[in-house]
Amino acid sequence: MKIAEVSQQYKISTDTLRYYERVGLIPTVNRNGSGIRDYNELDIRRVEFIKCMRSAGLPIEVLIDYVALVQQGDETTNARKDILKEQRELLLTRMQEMQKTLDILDHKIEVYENAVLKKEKRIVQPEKMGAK
Amino acid sequence: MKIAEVSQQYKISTDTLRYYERVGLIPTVNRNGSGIRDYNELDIRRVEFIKCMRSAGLPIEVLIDYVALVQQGDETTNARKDILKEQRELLLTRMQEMQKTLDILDHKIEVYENAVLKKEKRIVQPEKMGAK
DNA sequence: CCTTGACTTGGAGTCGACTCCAAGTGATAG
DNA sequence: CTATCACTTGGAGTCGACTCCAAGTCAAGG
Repeated sequence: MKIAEVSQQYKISTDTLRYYERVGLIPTVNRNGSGIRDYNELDIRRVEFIKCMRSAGLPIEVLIDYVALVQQGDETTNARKDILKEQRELLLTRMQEMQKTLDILDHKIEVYENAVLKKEKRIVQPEKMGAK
Repeated sequence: MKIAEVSQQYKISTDTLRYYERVGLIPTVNRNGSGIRDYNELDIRRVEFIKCMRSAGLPIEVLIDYVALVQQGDETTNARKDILKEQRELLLTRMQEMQKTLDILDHKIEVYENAVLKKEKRIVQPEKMGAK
């Protein structure tokens, strides 16, 4: 699979794909005879994984460390697990923060909605103005 | 309330507080006789609001637009509501992405945990090796 | 044979959001 | 009176994560 196809399929720019490769996020992809990248299934799975992790805000650096450990083989499973556990906690915390913000947004939107309703009432039934 | 106190109380650096003010995120805070910021209750509420929204990833620019509308008075409630609604949707989408990622992390962590367990079993009861 | 177009590389530029810095002011303590 | 300290300003620098660019290579079509 060539870079343009991967880019299209996963909605990641070719620049970003190459960038991920040069910083070590995707271990060097094989080139065909004329030097052109040919993503294999493993590469694709990595792209998918990275995309998912990045979409949740995991920092590139952490992911670089993680895939480096994967490259080092079975001895590193514990270290990898620790990284994932830590990131899991951070992610959960961020999600809780976001839930709080969501609640506040919902509350504010409701207040605005009510304000608009009241305003419309005043226009439709102006005789009720001044009523508590 | 002086800037250092606000900074301490809300864990936002004084630099960031001043930065928020100059980009128009917090409408100009009053100064005392000798030019020093004195945050009033409204300012504080704004700081709190900004902190909350920023912690959920709402972009500074959007917040600038929003507080500008607030400054313009009652005519802008609808526009403000629209901004909040849009950001609410974006936030929800991000949270759903994160939930997916969280699930995958949990799954991977479990897999690693099982791998470690199996390894330990092999050490504790080596006679069971090869059993399906 | 020449052009087109998708690819290659290394390096520079951009963007959002801070963060740091130098130079200056003003109140208080010694 | 001077030193300290928290503050002020405008502007420059940094960081993470891309994003863009110039110059070059190669295969295929006309």
